[in-house]
Amino acid sequence: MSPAGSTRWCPTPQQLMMLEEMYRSGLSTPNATQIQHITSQLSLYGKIEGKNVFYWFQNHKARDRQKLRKKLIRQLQHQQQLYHHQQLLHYFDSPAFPHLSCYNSAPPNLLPQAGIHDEAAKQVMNCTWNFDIPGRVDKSKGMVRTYGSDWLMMVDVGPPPPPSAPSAASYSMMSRPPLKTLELFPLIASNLKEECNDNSNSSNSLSPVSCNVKAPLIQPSK
Amino acid sequence: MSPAGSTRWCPTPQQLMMLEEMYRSGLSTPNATQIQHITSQLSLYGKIEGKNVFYWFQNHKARDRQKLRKKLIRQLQHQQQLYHHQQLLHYFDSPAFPHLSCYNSAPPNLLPQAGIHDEAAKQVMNCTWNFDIPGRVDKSKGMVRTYGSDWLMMVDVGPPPPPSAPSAASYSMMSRPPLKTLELFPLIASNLKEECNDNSNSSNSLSPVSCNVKAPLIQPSK
DNA sequence: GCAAATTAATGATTTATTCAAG
DNA sequence: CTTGAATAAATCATTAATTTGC
Repeated sequence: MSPAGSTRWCPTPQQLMMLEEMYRSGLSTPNATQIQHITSQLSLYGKIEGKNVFYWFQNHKARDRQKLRKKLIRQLQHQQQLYHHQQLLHYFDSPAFPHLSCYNSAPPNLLPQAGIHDEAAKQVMNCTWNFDIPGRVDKSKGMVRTYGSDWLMMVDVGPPPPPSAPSAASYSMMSRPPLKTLELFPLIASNLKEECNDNSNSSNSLSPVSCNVKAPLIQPSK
Repeated sequence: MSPAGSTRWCPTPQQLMMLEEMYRSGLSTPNATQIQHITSQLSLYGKIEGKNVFYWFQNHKARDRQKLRKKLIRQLQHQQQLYHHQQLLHYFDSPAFPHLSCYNSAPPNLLPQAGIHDEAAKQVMNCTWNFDIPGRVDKSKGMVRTYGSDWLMMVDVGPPPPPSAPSAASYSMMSRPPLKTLELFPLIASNLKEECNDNSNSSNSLSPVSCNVKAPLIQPSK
């Protein structure tokens, strides 16, 4: 880290934290005086000069704005999808875990719950690992939360109009409903350049539109 | 382990491993649908319900972050201590930084570098953050720009009319000009708390000594 | 060895914070 | 500016590890 011969500034953790704190506190474009002040302060924690501070704020602000734009755009795509979605009248469900294949092949002796810290289990596990998880975080909506002492599952359910989709799309977490494998809806390509393809397709894929059905859960008591 | 009459979920080794694998794979905040799927899958290996999965991710994520923060802070304290050693050589004890006062008053036992998770450090930290920043963006002018390969700082100095303010209001950032005391802005609270003192005093029991000021409001609750 | 006593982990709740919609 | 949804942080509470005196 910041070797003596390094050509560029390498902020120490303290410096970073302090800069971030300042930024969060509302300072985004420090003037010369402020920069100077800050520089002096931060120099207590490591080598630093004014331009570093200057650039840092410049960059940070820019990247923040960029993030915002991205978010906005995702939002737009979202809406777009929703629209499509409604016509398709398919309520989604994440394809979440289509894999899992090897579970069924797990040796029966593993099934019974028991707190055995069984070494051998490890091997079996290796097989088990093959789920894949949506590449790096799936932010699709659908919430689970407590509601008083009950548990709620909030699931997006297709469009309200078509009654075909049963409102029973929400149910108690306590019961173990049979899983359905639902199909995924197509991703809508947008013509928004850049900023769109973080490939994460993160925050959407599910439509928030519809009615959020809250299902009061049966409490197992305690 | 996980006796029948147990009040709380006790994950089987398999369940744990699978959860961890998912987490490592990037899933940190499963939505309702995902929770459901996971729950169903894991129920093959032992009793489990949705909320357990929900909580597990919640906690795991939080504690991961916590570990990170702690690490950072230890690191910080370390560096800080080092720096004190190296450059307590004033040159910053100019009246320009009255708010740095706490450095100078830091108890000597903090100075020696050592990985002591000293309780007192917390205060130092808190104090450290006390720069103040203009409450929500300061629009005062003053620019910093490159000038050739040098950096210039243009500062507004007082009102133009009173010629008392020298015109030499701009100078290179490279040299460390005498600092002026700038107006301080209102205090910004930092949210960096705790975590410095592992001292724990965790759940119950005693540990009276530490002067951790925390309103021990006795919660009747429930 | 082994069980009471302590301590550390971690599941479960509650409270605070953030962020965007109205 | 207010409000509600979502999330993160803080806290409580129980279980597992471990230490300790016998």
